[in-house]
Amino acid sequence: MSLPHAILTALLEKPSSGLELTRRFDKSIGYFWSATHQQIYRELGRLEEAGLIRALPGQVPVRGRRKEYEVLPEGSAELARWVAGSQDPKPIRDPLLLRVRAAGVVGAQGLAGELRRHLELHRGQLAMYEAIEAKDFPPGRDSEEDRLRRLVLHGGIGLETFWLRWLEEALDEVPEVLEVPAAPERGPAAGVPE
Amino acid sequence: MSLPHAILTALLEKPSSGLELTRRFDKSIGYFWSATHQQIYRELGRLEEAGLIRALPGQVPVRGRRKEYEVLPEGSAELARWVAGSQDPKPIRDPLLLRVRAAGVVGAQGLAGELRRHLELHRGQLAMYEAIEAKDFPPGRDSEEDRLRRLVLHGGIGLETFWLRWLEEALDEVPEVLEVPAAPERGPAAGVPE
DNA sequence: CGTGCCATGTAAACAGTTACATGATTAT
DNA sequence: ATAATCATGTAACTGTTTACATGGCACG
Repeated sequence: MSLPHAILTALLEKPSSGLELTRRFDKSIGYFWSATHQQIYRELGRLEEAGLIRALPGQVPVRGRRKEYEVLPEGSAELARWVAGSQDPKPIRDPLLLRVRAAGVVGAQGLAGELRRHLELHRGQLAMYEAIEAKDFPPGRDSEEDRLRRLVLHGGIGLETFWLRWLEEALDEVPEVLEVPAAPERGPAAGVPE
Repeated sequence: MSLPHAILTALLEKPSSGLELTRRFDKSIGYFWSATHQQIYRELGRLEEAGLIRALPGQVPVRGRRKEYEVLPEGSAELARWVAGSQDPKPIRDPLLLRVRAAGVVGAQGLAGELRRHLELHRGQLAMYEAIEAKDFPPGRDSEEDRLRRLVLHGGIGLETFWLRWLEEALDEVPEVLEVPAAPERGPAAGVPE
């Protein structure tokens, strides 16, 4: 149940229309909470219904016409309540780790290439986060809000750094088995029932 | 679409009944792909329907009676195909990071306690992974499958280690604002529109 | 006045979670 | 017999994704 709170946060930082929010969920907010425009429009409707946000007054509600929202006091209160709340960390659920485990039983054909591809993607992501830190958080700015935003950014940096290290270890361990188009020839070590 | 492949992997490692699978998804497999028994039973039905697994022959199909499954050649082939496939890493979506960002706009009441709680949980998780490594992966065992399983375990260890470091940084940054039961008094720095 | 883009939305399918229901087996 | 527990399943709901639909506006 975090999407409404992500939207409240984004709108408190800056009142916006649905499409603007969508763009921001492709950037800053989206670096730790992603959402598509369909999710966003639906949730905006619900939040307005619930009285937590409202369209900026003086806007005719016409489909296809831009509609800006702002957060009502009720919305701020709800967000503060949520921040003070509690939620267990969710267990890991990562397809790449699963893929490696599966490779242990059916062989690692085609896996090394995918690992290299992920390595490149994570390198790019890390570089982007570091560019953001250099640009948006020069030493000196130090308000409470700045410090918390930098902290979140460090979360992203730490995660990407973890993946880089792990992928490097993985590329040392995973054998280079090229994908063979024909019949699945298997060595005796990777034998599978039947 | 990873749950069926998680189940195929688990069944290839050892043919099992639904409940056995459920228990294994609370342990080894579950450390990187969690699933509830409802998901598992539903998916077992689909996989059987699709001809990728079958109930061990010689078992009368009665509700409430244990039913063991094994993977058919079709299932192994499908899993191998999936391992060789490709899938972009999913963007980060973490409620705790979002909470910190939200704290930047509505204040950090109640946050520090939650961070400490998470720190303890992650410490426990890391200790468990390290115990598993010491117990199940003594130096010497070194088959292909062992190496890949250890690699996955290192993923878990790396992730928990990241969270520990980040939470320690966070506790340095997040002020100790105790939760006040009454009206939401806010300092000027955390002011919110309206 | 038509084409392209901006902006808001609807619909359907899929995945995951929570709550509940029911039959079979075992121990007392 | 009955209670506890093992084991399999249904149903309803929530959240996410993908594909599609529609209206407004700017520009040639």
